[in-house]
Amino acid sequence: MSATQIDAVTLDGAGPLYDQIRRAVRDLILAGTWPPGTAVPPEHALMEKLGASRMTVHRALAQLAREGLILRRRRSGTIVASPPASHAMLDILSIPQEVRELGQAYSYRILQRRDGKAPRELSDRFELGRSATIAHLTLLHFAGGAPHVLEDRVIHLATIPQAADESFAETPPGDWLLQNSLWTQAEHAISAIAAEPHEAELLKIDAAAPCLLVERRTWNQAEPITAVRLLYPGGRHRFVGRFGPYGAV
Amino acid sequence: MSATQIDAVTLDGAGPLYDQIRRAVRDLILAGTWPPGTAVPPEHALMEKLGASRMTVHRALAQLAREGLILRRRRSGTIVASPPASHAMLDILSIPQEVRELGQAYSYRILQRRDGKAPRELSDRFELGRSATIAHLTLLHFAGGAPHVLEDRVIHLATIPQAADESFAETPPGDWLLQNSLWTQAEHAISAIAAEPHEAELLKIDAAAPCLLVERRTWNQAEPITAVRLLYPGGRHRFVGRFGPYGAV
DNA sequence: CCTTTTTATTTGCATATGCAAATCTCGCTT
DNA sequence: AAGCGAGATTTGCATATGCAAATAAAAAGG
Repeated sequence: MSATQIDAVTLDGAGPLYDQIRRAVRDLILAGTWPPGTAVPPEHALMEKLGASRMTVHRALAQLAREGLILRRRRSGTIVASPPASHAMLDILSIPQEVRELGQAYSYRILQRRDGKAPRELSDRFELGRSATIAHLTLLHFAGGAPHVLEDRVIHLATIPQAADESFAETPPGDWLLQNSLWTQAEHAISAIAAEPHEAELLKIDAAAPCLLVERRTWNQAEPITAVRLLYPGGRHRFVGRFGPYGAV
Repeated sequence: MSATQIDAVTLDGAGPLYDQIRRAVRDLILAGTWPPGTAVPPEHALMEKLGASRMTVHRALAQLAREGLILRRRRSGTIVASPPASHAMLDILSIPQEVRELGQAYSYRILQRRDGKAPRELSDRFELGRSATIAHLTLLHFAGGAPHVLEDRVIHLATIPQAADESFAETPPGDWLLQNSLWTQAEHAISAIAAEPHEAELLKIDAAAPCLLVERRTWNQAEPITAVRLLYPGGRHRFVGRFGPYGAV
Protein backbone atom coordinates (compact mmCIF):
# COMPACT_ATOMS: atom_id res chain seq x y z
CA MET A 1 0.00 0.00 0.00
CA SER A 2 2.75 2.41 0.80
CA ALA A 3 4.48 1.77 -2.52
CA THR A 4 1.52 3.06 -4.48
CA GLN A 5 0.39 5.87 -2.26
CA ILE A 6 3.73 7.57 -1.93
CA ASP A 7 3.72 8.43 -5.61
CA ALA A 8 0.73 10.65 -4.95
CA VAL A 9 2.99 13.04 -3.04
CA THR A 10 4.20 15.62 -5.52
CA LEU A 11 5.73 19.02 -4.92
CA ASP A 12 4.75 22.18 -6.72
CA GLY A 13 8.05 23.99 -6.45
CA ALA A 14 6.47 27.05 -4.83
CA GLY A 15 7.97 28.37 -1.62
CA PRO A 16 10.07 26.62 1.01
CA LEU A 17 10.60 22.90 0.63
CA TYR A 18 9.17 22.00 4.02
CA ASP A 19 6.04 23.92 3.17
CA GLN A 20 5.68 22.23 -0.21
CA ILE A 21 5.83 18.90 1.56
CA ARG A 22 3.37 20.06 4.19
CA ARG A 23 0.88 21.24 1.58
CA ALA A 24 1.31 18.16 -0.60
CA VAL A 25 0.41 15.86 2.27
CA ARG A 26 -2.32 18.14 3.53
CA ASP A 27 -3.96 18.31 0.11
CA LEU A 28 -4.01 14.53 -0.20
CA ILE A 29 -5.81 14.37 3.13
CA LEU A 30 -8.30 17.14 2.37
CA ALA A 31 -9.05 15.74 -1.08
CA GLY A 32 -9.93 12.40 0.51
CA THR A 33 -7.18 10.52 -1.34
CA TRP A 34 -5.85 9.51 2.05
CA PRO A 35 -8.93 9.00 4.22
CA PRO A 36 -8.71 8.91 8.01
CA GLY A 37 -6.71 5.94 9.23
CA THR A 38 -4.49 5.79 6.17
CA ALA A 39 -0.81 5.24 6.91
CA VAL A 40 1.33 8.17 5.90
CA PRO A 41 4.72 7.02 4.55
CA PRO A 42 7.49 7.14 7.14
CA GLU A 43 9.91 10.00 7.13
CA HIS A 44 12.74 8.09 5.49
CA ALA A 45 10.50 7.00 2.61
CA LEU A 46 9.34 10.54 1.92
CA MET A 47 12.93 11.65 2.26
CA GLU A 48 14.06 9.32 -0.53
CA LYS A 49 11.07 9.95 -2.75
CA LEU A 50 11.35 13.72 -2.48
CA GLY A 51 15.09 14.07 -2.16
CA ALA A 52 14.83 16.08 1.02
CA SER A 53 16.59 15.58 4.33
CA ARG A 54 14.81 13.90 7.18
CA MET A 55 14.77 17.09 9.24
CA THR A 56 12.92 18.87 6.47
CA VAL A 57 10.37 16.09 6.11
CA HIS A 58 10.05 15.98 9.88
CA ARG A 59 9.40 19.69 10.03
CA ALA A 60 6.53 19.36 7.57
CA LEU A 61 4.93 16.40 9.33
CA ALA A 62 5.45 17.82 12.81
CA GLN A 63 3.52 20.89 11.79
CA LEU A 64 0.65 18.85 10.35
CA ALA A 65 0.58 16.92 13.62
CA ARG A 66 0.31 20.16 15.60
CA GLU A 67 -2.57 21.20 13.37
CA GLY A 68 -4.32 17.93 14.11
CA LEU A 69 -4.35 16.51 10.58
CA ILE A 70 -2.19 13.52 11.38
CA LEU A 71 -1.34 11.40 14.40
CA ARG A 72 2.22 10.27 14.95
CA ARG A 73 3.55 7.57 17.21
CA ARG A 74 7.08 6.33 17.49
CA ARG A 75 7.60 3.02 15.78
CA SER A 76 3.92 2.74 14.80
CA GLY A 77 4.26 5.49 12.28
CA THR A 78 1.95 8.23 11.12
CA ILE A 79 -1.73 7.99 10.23
CA VAL A 80 -4.30 10.41 8.98
CA ALA A 81 -6.44 11.68 11.86
CA SER A 82 -10.20 11.68 11.92
CA PRO A 83 -11.59 15.18 11.62
CA PRO A 84 -12.29 16.52 15.09
CA ALA A 85 -15.90 15.88 15.98
CA SER A 86 -16.49 19.18 17.62
CA HIS A 87 -15.02 22.59 17.45
CA ALA A 88 -14.18 24.95 20.24
CA MET A 89 -16.54 27.70 19.30
CA LEU A 90 -20.28 27.36 19.10
CA ASP A 91 -20.13 24.07 17.30
CA ILE A 92 -23.11 21.93 17.60
CA LEU A 93 -22.58 19.63 14.70
CA SER A 94 -24.46 16.64 16.06
CA ILE A 95 -27.87 17.18 17.55
CA PRO A 96 -28.15 13.65 19.04
CA GLN A 97 -24.86 14.23 20.81
CA GLU A 98 -25.93 17.66 21.97
CA VAL A 99 -29.12 16.26 23.46
CA ARG A 100 -27.40 13.32 25.13
CA GLU A 101 -24.85 15.62 26.70
CA LEU A 102 -27.77 17.36 28.36
CA GLY A 103 -28.61 13.99 29.90
CA GLN A 104 -31.82 13.55 27.93
CA ALA A 105 -33.14 10.80 25.69
CA TYR A 106 -32.89 11.59 22.00
CA SER A 107 -35.31 10.84 19.20
CA TYR A 108 -36.36 12.43 15.93
CA ARG A 109 -39.06 12.33 13.32
CA ILE A 110 -38.96 13.13 9.61
CA LEU A 111 -41.87 15.43 8.88
CA GLN A 112 -41.39 15.67 5.16
CA ARG A 113 -39.00 14.76 2.39
CA ARG A 114 -38.98 15.84 -1.20
CA ASP A 115 -36.27 15.14 -3.78
CA GLY A 116 -35.83 16.78 -7.14
CA LYS A 117 -35.07 20.12 -8.71
CA ALA A 118 -34.83 22.87 -6.15
CA PRO A 119 -37.67 25.38 -6.33
CA ARG A 120 -36.40 28.90 -6.67
CA GLU A 121 -37.20 29.77 -3.07
CA LEU A 122 -34.80 27.12 -1.77
CA SER A 123 -31.99 27.54 -4.28
CA ASP A 124 -32.05 31.26 -3.54
CA ARG A 125 -32.17 30.88 0.19
CA PHE A 126 -29.20 28.54 0.16
CA GLU A 127 -27.34 30.04 -2.79
CA LEU A 128 -27.14 26.63 -4.38
CA GLY A 129 -27.39 27.77 -7.97
CA ARG A 130 -30.53 27.55 -10.07
CA SER A 131 -31.83 24.13 -11.13
CA ALA A 132 -29.70 22.16 -8.66
CA THR A 133 -30.99 18.71 -7.77
CA ILE A 134 -31.55 18.45 -4.08
CA ALA A 135 -33.06 16.47 -1.27
CA HIS A 136 -35.23 18.64 0.94
CA LEU A 137 -35.99 17.41 4.45
CA THR A 138 -37.89 18.75 7.40
CA LEU A 139 -37.35 17.09 10.76
CA LEU A 140 -38.16 17.57 14.38
CA HIS A 141 -35.69 16.54 17.06
CA PHE A 142 -36.85 15.62 20.57
CA ALA A 143 -35.08 15.75 23.91
CA GLY A 144 -36.72 13.57 26.50
CA GLY A 145 -39.98 13.56 24.54
CA ALA A 146 -40.20 17.34 24.23
CA PRO A 147 -39.51 19.16 20.95
CA HIS A 148 -35.95 20.40 20.92
CA VAL A 149 -35.23 21.87 17.53
CA LEU A 150 -36.84 22.14 14.13
CA GLU A 151 -34.59 21.32 11.18
CA ASP A 152 -35.02 22.35 7.58
CA ARG A 153 -32.31 20.88 5.37
CA VAL A 154 -31.26 20.87 1.78
CA ILE A 155 -28.69 18.37 0.50
CA HIS A 156 -26.94 19.04 -2.78
CA LEU A 157 -27.24 15.73 -4.60
CA ALA A 158 -24.64 16.53 -7.24
CA THR A 159 -22.02 16.54 -4.48
CA ILE A 160 -23.43 13.69 -2.37
CA PRO A 161 -25.34 11.38 -4.74
CA GLN A 162 -25.53 8.57 -2.15
CA ALA A 163 -27.94 10.71 -0.17
CA ALA A 164 -30.65 10.02 -2.77
CA ASP A 165 -30.75 6.34 -1.74
CA GLU A 166 -30.57 6.98 1.99
CA SER A 167 -33.78 6.97 4.01
CA PHE A 168 -32.30 8.63 7.13
CA ALA A 169 -34.44 6.26 9.16
CA GLU A 170 -31.53 5.18 11.35
CA THR A 171 -29.44 8.33 11.48
CA PRO A 172 -30.60 11.92 11.07
CA PRO A 173 -29.15 13.60 7.98
CA GLY A 174 -26.80 15.88 9.91
CA ASP A 175 -24.97 12.98 11.47
CA TRP A 176 -25.17 10.90 8.30
CA LEU A 177 -23.49 13.68 6.35
CA LEU A 178 -20.76 14.04 8.95
CA GLN A 179 -19.93 10.38 8.40
CA ASN A 180 -20.42 10.25 4.64
CA SER A 181 -18.93 13.46 3.43
CA LEU A 182 -15.82 15.49 3.93
CA TRP A 183 -16.14 19.19 4.52
CA THR A 184 -13.49 21.85 4.36
CA GLN A 185 -15.58 24.96 4.94
CA ALA A 186 -18.57 25.82 7.02
CA GLU A 187 -20.48 29.00 7.64
CA HIS A 188 -22.67 29.72 10.63
CA ALA A 189 -25.10 32.53 10.95
CA ILE A 190 -27.00 33.11 14.17
CA SER A 191 -29.97 35.38 14.54
CA ALA A 192 -33.10 35.77 16.61
CA ILE A 193 -36.56 35.64 15.06
CA ALA A 194 -40.11 35.15 16.14
CA ALA A 195 -41.48 31.70 15.43
CA GLU A 196 -44.08 31.37 12.68
CA PRO A 197 -47.41 30.00 13.89
CA HIS A 198 -46.90 26.52 12.41
CA GLU A 199 -43.34 26.40 13.75
CA ALA A 200 -44.52 27.42 17.19
CA GLU A 201 -47.11 24.68 17.11
CA LEU A 202 -44.54 22.02 16.20
CA LEU A 203 -42.13 23.21 18.89
CA LYS A 204 -44.98 23.57 21.38
CA ILE A 205 -44.17 27.15 22.28
CA ASP A 206 -46.20 30.32 22.29
CA ALA A 207 -46.89 31.85 18.92
CA ALA A 208 -44.28 34.47 18.01
CA ALA A 209 -42.04 33.38 20.87
CA PRO A 210 -38.38 34.40 20.38
CA CYS A 211 -36.29 31.69 18.78
CA LEU A 212 -32.65 31.27 17.98
CA LEU A 213 -32.10 30.60 14.31
CA VAL A 214 -28.88 28.85 13.31
CA GLU A 215 -28.18 28.67 9.60
CA ARG A 216 -25.27 26.53 8.59
CA ARG A 217 -23.85 25.79 5.19
CA THR A 218 -20.96 23.47 4.42
CA TRP A 219 -18.74 22.95 1.41
CA ASN A 220 -16.00 20.67 0.23
CA GLN A 221 -13.61 23.04 -1.48
CA ALA A 222 -16.04 24.92 -3.73
CA GLU A 223 -18.75 22.25 -3.90
CA PRO A 224 -21.77 22.95 -1.72
CA ILE A 225 -22.75 19.97 0.41
CA THR A 226 -25.65 21.00 2.54
CA ALA A 227 -27.48 23.93 4.02
CA VAL A 228 -29.54 23.73 7.17
CA ARG A 229 -31.81 25.99 9.15
CA LEU A 230 -32.16 25.07 12.82
CA LEU A 231 -34.81 26.75 14.90
CA TYR A 232 -34.33 26.56 18.67
CA PRO A 233 -36.85 27.81 21.21
CA GLY A 234 -35.12 30.86 22.59
CA GLY A 235 -35.63 30.57 26.29
CA ARG A 236 -34.24 27.09 26.52
CA HIS A 237 -31.02 27.44 24.56
CA ARG A 238 -27.75 29.23 24.60
CA PHE A 239 -24.62 28.62 22.63
CA VAL A 240 -21.45 28.98 24.56
CA GLY A 241 -17.92 29.25 23.30
CA ARG A 242 -14.67 29.80 25.09
CA PHE A 243 -11.49 31.01 23.46
CA GLY A 244 -8.41 33.12 23.76
CA PRO A 245 -7.07 35.89 21.56
CA TYR A 246 -4.64 33.57 19.85
CA GLY A 247 -7.08 30.80 19.12
CA ALA A 248 -9.17 28.28 20.94
CA VAL A 249 -7.91 27.40 24.40
CA MET B 1 17.10 47.56 27.04
CA SER B 2 17.90 44.10 25.82
CA ALA B 3 20.41 43.53 28.55
CA THR B 4 17.81 43.79 31.27
CA GLN B 5 14.91 42.11 29.62
CA ILE B 6 16.71 38.97 28.57
CA ASP B 7 17.20 37.96 32.18
CA ALA B 8 13.45 37.58 32.45
CA VAL B 9 13.61 34.51 30.22
CA THR B 10 13.93 31.52 32.48
CA LEU B 11 13.34 27.86 31.76
CA ASP B 12 11.42 25.50 33.98
CA GLY B 13 13.14 22.29 32.98
CA ALA B 14 9.90 20.57 32.05
CA GLY B 15 9.68 18.92 28.67
CA PRO B 16 11.63 19.54 25.47
CA LEU B 17 14.01 22.45 25.44
CA TYR B 18 12.42 24.20 22.46
CA ASP B 19 9.08 24.06 24.23
CA GLN B 20 10.50 25.45 27.45
CA ILE B 21 11.84 28.37 25.48
CA ARG B 22 8.54 28.78 23.66
CA ARG B 23 6.58 28.84 26.92
CA ALA B 24 9.04 31.11 28.67
CA VAL B 25 8.71 33.75 25.97
CA ARG B 26 4.99 33.25 25.61
CA ASP B 27 4.44 33.70 29.33
CA LEU B 28 6.39 36.94 29.39
CA ILE B 29 4.13 38.22 26.62
CA LEU B 30 0.87 37.05 28.17
CA ALA B 31 1.85 38.39 31.58
CA GLY B 32 2.40 41.81 30.05
CA THR B 33 6.08 41.92 31.00
CA TRP B 34 6.80 42.33 27.32
CA PRO B 35 3.98 44.51 26.00
CA PRO B 36 3.23 44.75 22.28
CA GLY B 37 6.05 46.37 20.36
CA THR B 38 8.76 45.18 22.75
CA ALA B 39 11.86 43.86 21.04
CA VAL B 40 12.44 40.18 21.70
CA PRO B 41 16.14 39.39 22.05
CA PRO B 42 17.72 38.09 18.85
CA GLU B 43 18.26 34.38 18.46
CA HIS B 44 21.99 34.47 19.18
CA ALA B 45 21.40 36.34 22.43
CA LEU B 46 18.84 33.84 23.66
CA MET B 47 21.16 31.10 22.48
CA GLU B 48 23.96 32.34 24.70
CA LYS B 49 21.77 33.15 27.66
CA LEU B 50 20.04 29.77 27.59
CA GLY B 51 22.85 27.58 26.35
CA ALA B 52 20.83 26.24 23.48
CA SER B 53 21.69 26.04 19.82
CA ARG B 54 20.33 28.55 17.40
CA MET B 55 18.15 25.97 15.66
CA THR B 56 16.46 25.18 18.93
CA VAL B 57 15.84 28.83 19.75
CA HIS B 58 14.68 29.34 16.19
CA ARG B 59 12.22 26.50 16.47
CA ALA B 60 10.63 28.05 19.55
CA LEU B 61 10.36 31.52 18.04
CA ALA B 62 9.18 30.28 14.65
CA GLN B 63 6.31 28.54 16.36
CA LEU B 64 5.34 31.65 18.31
CA ALA B 65 5.41 33.56 15.05
CA ARG B 66 3.06 31.05 13.44
CA GLU B 67 0.74 31.46 16.41
CA GLY B 68 0.76 35.20 15.90
CA LEU B 69 2.33 36.19 19.23
CA ILE B 70 5.42 37.73 17.69
CA LEU B 71 6.41 39.35 14.42
CA ARG B 72 9.76 38.54 12.90
CA ARG B 73 11.65 40.37 10.19
CA ARG B 74 15.10 39.70 8.93
CA ARG B 75 17.60 42.16 10.16
CA SER B 76 14.97 44.21 12.04
CA GLY B 77 14.54 41.50 14.61
CA THR B 78 11.59 40.17 16.53
CA ILE B 79 8.90 42.18 18.29
CA VAL B 80 5.86 41.29 20.34
CA ALA B 81 2.74 41.50 18.18
CA SER B 82 -0.40 43.39 19.09
CA PRO B 83 -3.24 41.03 19.97
CA PRO B 84 -5.35 40.47 16.88
CA ALA B 85 -8.26 42.88 16.91
CA SER B 86 -10.79 40.45 15.65
CA HIS B 87 -11.26 36.75 15.63
CA ALA B 88 -12.47 34.48 12.90
CA MET B 89 -15.54 33.25 14.67
CA LEU B 90 -18.40 35.45 15.72
CA ASP B 91 -16.16 38.05 17.18
CA ILE B 92 -17.62 41.41 17.45
CA LEU B 93 -15.27 42.88 19.98
CA SER B 94 -15.60 46.45 18.91
CA ILE B 95 -19.05 47.86 18.35
CA PRO B 96 -17.85 51.10 16.70
CA GLN B 97 -15.91 49.03 14.21
CA GLU B 98 -18.85 46.72 13.66
CA VAL B 99 -21.13 49.68 12.91
CA ARG B 100 -18.65 51.40 10.62
CA GLU B 101 -18.15 48.22 8.64
CA LEU B 102 -21.86 48.37 7.94
CA GLY B 103 -21.20 51.76 6.40
CA GLN B 104 -23.07 53.68 9.07
CA ALA B 105 -22.16 56.55 11.34
CA TYR B 106 -21.43 55.51 14.89
CA SER B 107 -22.29 57.22 18.14
CA TYR B 108 -23.12 56.19 21.69
CA ARG B 109 -24.60 57.51 24.87
CA ILE B 110 -23.97 56.55 28.47
CA LEU B 111 -27.33 56.05 30.13
CA GLN B 112 -26.10 55.36 33.61
CA ARG B 113 -22.98 54.73 35.58
CA ARG B 114 -22.59 53.55 39.13
CA ASP B 115 -19.36 52.53 40.84
CA GLY B 116 -18.99 50.67 44.10
CA LYS B 117 -19.64 47.35 45.70
CA ALA B 118 -21.53 45.04 43.40
CA PRO B 119 -25.10 44.36 44.52
CA ARG B 120 -25.80 40.68 44.80
CA GLU B 121 -27.82 40.60 41.61
CA LEU B 122 -24.84 41.69 39.53
CA SER B 123 -22.11 39.73 41.24
CA ASP B 124 -24.26 36.64 40.85
CA ARG B 125 -25.11 37.26 37.26
CA PHE B 126 -21.49 37.72 36.35
CA GLU B 127 -19.99 35.29 38.83
CA LEU B 128 -17.65 37.98 40.03
CA GLY B 129 -17.47 36.92 43.62
CA ARG B 130 -19.40 38.56 46.46
CA SER B 131 -18.43 42.09 47.50
CA ALA B 132 -16.33 42.83 44.45
CA THR B 133 -15.82 46.51 43.65
CA ILE B 134 -17.11 47.28 40.21
CA ALA B 135 -18.07 49.94 37.73
CA HIS B 136 -21.53 49.34 36.35
CA LEU B 137 -22.42 51.02 33.07
CA THR B 138 -25.44 51.06 30.84
CA LEU B 139 -25.07 52.44 27.34
CA LEU B 140 -26.84 52.65 24.06
CA HIS B 141 -24.98 52.45 20.75
CA PHE B 142 -26.36 54.07 17.62
CA ALA B 143 -25.84 53.23 13.97
CA GLY B 144 -26.75 56.10 11.69
CA GLY B 145 -28.87 57.67 14.42
CA ALA B 146 -30.91 54.53 15.09
CA PRO B 147 -30.46 52.44 18.23
CA HIS B 148 -28.18 49.53 17.43
CA VAL B 149 -27.47 47.67 20.63
CA LEU B 150 -28.05 48.06 24.33
CA GLU B 151 -25.04 47.40 26.52
CA ASP B 152 -24.97 46.51 30.19
CA ARG B 153 -21.44 46.21 31.48
CA VAL B 154 -19.63 45.44 34.69
CA ILE B 155 -15.93 46.13 35.08
CA HIS B 156 -13.98 44.47 37.84
CA LEU B 157 -12.05 47.33 39.41
CA ALA B 158 -9.67 45.10 41.33
CA THR B 159 -8.21 43.95 38.02
CA ILE B 160 -8.48 47.24 36.12
CA PRO B 161 -8.22 50.04 38.71
CA GLN B 162 -7.60 52.70 36.01
CA ALA B 163 -11.20 52.25 34.90
CA ALA B 164 -12.37 54.08 38.03
CA ASP B 165 -10.83 57.33 36.77
CA GLU B 166 -11.96 56.95 33.18
CA SER B 167 -15.10 58.74 32.07
CA PHE B 168 -15.58 56.78 28.83
CA ALA B 169 -16.63 60.03 27.22
CA GLU B 170 -14.26 59.59 24.29
CA THR B 171 -14.21 55.84 23.88
CA PRO B 172 -16.89 53.35 24.86
CA PRO B 173 -15.79 50.96 27.60
CA GLY B 174 -15.54 47.93 25.31
CA ASP B 175 -12.92 49.56 23.12
CA TRP B 176 -11.21 51.22 26.04
CA LEU B 177 -10.78 47.87 27.71
CA LEU B 178 -9.39 46.33 24.55
CA GLN B 179 -6.69 48.98 24.59
CA ASN B 180 -6.06 49.10 28.31
CA SER B 181 -6.20 45.51 29.36
CA LEU B 182 -4.82 42.21 28.26
CA TRP B 183 -7.14 39.28 28.08
CA THR B 184 -6.30 35.63 27.75
CA GLN B 185 -9.75 34.07 27.96
CA ALA B 186 -13.17 35.02 26.81
CA GLU B 187 -16.53 33.33 26.95
CA HIS B 188 -19.48 34.02 24.70
CA ALA B 189 -23.00 32.89 25.23
CA ILE B 190 -25.66 33.61 22.66
CA SER B 191 -29.36 33.21 23.23
CA ALA B 192 -32.66 34.63 22.07
CA ILE B 193 -35.02 36.43 24.44
CA ALA B 194 -37.95 38.75 24.27
CA ALA B 195 -37.10 42.36 25.03
CA GLU B 196 -38.34 43.80 28.31
CA PRO B 197 -40.66 46.78 27.90
CA HIS B 198 -38.08 49.39 28.92
CA GLU B 199 -35.46 47.75 26.71
CA ALA B 200 -37.84 47.72 23.77
CA GLU B 201 -38.51 51.39 24.30
CA LEU B 202 -34.82 52.27 24.30
CA LEU B 203 -34.15 50.21 21.18
CA LYS B 204 -37.32 51.54 19.56
CA ILE B 205 -38.70 48.13 18.75
CA ASP B 206 -42.02 46.46 19.52
CA ALA B 207 -42.52 45.29 23.08
CA ALA B 208 -41.50 41.65 23.49
CA ALA B 209 -39.81 41.61 20.06
CA PRO B 210 -37.24 38.83 19.70
CA CYS B 211 -33.71 39.93 20.50
CA LEU B 212 -30.32 38.35 20.29
CA LEU B 213 -28.58 38.38 23.64
CA VAL B 214 -24.78 38.14 23.64
CA GLU B 215 -23.17 37.69 27.02
CA ARG B 216 -19.43 37.95 27.06
CA ARG B 217 -17.00 37.63 29.92
CA THR B 218 -13.25 38.07 29.72
CA TRP B 219 -10.39 37.18 32.01
CA ASN B 220 -6.67 37.65 32.27
CA GLN B 221 -5.47 34.28 33.51
CA ALA B 222 -7.83 33.76 36.45
CA GLU B 223 -8.65 37.42 37.07
CA PRO B 224 -12.04 38.53 35.80
CA ILE B 225 -11.86 41.72 33.77
CA THR B 226 -15.33 42.49 32.55
CA ALA B 227 -18.70 41.03 31.82
CA VAL B 228 -21.11 42.46 29.31
CA ARG B 229 -24.64 41.85 28.16
CA LEU B 230 -25.40 43.05 24.64
CA LEU B 231 -28.97 43.12 23.45
CA TYR B 232 -29.45 43.28 19.68
CA PRO B 233 -32.81 43.71 17.99
CA GLY B 234 -33.32 40.28 16.45
CA GLY B 235 -34.55 41.07 13.01
CA ARG B 236 -31.67 43.35 12.16
CA HIS B 237 -28.72 41.25 13.24
CA ARG B 238 -26.97 38.06 12.48
CA PHE B 239 -23.59 36.82 13.55
CA VAL B 240 -21.69 35.03 10.88
CA GLY B 241 -18.60 32.89 11.22
CA ARG B 242 -16.68 30.92 8.67
CA PHE B 243 -14.26 28.13 9.48
CA GLY B 244 -12.88 24.74 8.55
CA PRO B 245 -12.65 21.55 10.57
CA TYR B 246 -9.04 22.24 11.43
CA GLY B 247 -9.47 25.79 12.57
CA ALA B 248 -10.38 29.15 11.14
CA VAL B 249 -9.77 29.53 7.44
C1' DC C 1 1.41 -22.30 23.95
C1' DC C 2 2.29 -18.47 26.66
C1' DT C 3 5.50 -15.20 28.56
C1' DT C 4 9.68 -12.72 28.49
C1' DT C 5 13.58 -10.72 26.18
C1' DT C 6 15.73 -8.87 22.40
C1' DT C 7 15.85 -6.45 18.17
C1' DA C 8 14.50 -3.27 14.76
C1' DT C 9 11.80 0.55 13.18
C1' DT C 10 10.08 5.05 13.54
C1' DT C 11 9.51 9.36 15.52
C1' DG C 12 11.41 13.22 18.73
C1' DC C 13 14.97 16.24 20.03
C1' DA C 14 19.18 18.73 19.87
C1' DT C 15 23.50 20.25 17.78
C1' DA C 16 26.69 22.19 14.31
C1' DT C 17 27.21 24.23 9.95
C1' DG C 18 26.50 26.87 5.79
C1' DC C 19 24.30 29.75 2.80
C1' DA C 20 20.55 32.93 1.31
C1' DA C 21 17.47 36.77 1.77
C1' DA C 22 16.03 40.97 3.77
C1' DT C 23 17.06 45.33 5.38
C1' DC C 24 19.13 48.61 8.51
C1' DT C 25 23.35 51.56 8.97
C1' DC C 26 26.94 54.04 7.66
C1' DG C 27 30.05 56.15 4.72
C1' DC C 28 31.08 57.73 0.25
C1' DT C 29 30.14 60.34 -3.82
C1' DT C 30 28.13 63.83 -6.33
C1' DA D 1 22.17 67.63 1.31
C1' DA D 2 20.67 63.87 -1.19
C1' DG D 3 21.32 59.66 -3.20
C1' DC D 4 23.86 55.52 -3.77
C1' DG D 5 26.45 51.51 -2.55
C1' DA D 6 28.96 48.43 0.62
C1' DG D 7 28.87 46.06 4.74
C1' DA D 8 26.79 44.15 8.90
C1' DT D 9 23.02 42.07 11.40
C1' DT D 10 19.24 39.05 11.87
C1' DT D 11 16.11 35.74 10.41
C1' DG D 12 14.89 31.73 7.11
C1' DC D 13 15.94 27.41 5.18
C1' DA D 14 18.18 23.15 4.42
C1' DT D 15 21.52 19.52 5.40
C1' DA D 16 24.11 16.05 8.07
C1' DT D 17 24.66 13.70 12.28
C1' DG D 18 23.81 11.47 16.66
C1' DC D 19 21.29 9.86 20.31
C1' DA D 20 16.97 8.88 22.95
C1' DA D 21 12.32 7.13 23.61
C1' DA D 22 8.48 4.40 22.34
C1' DT D 23 6.81 0.29 20.75
C1' DA D 24 5.76 -3.37 17.24
C1' DA D 25 7.58 -7.53 15.83
C1' DA D 26 10.52 -11.30 16.24
C1' DA D 27 13.18 -14.51 18.94
C1' DA D 28 14.04 -17.06 22.99
C1' DG D 29 12.79 -19.48 26.97
C1' DG D 30 9.74 -21.79 30.11
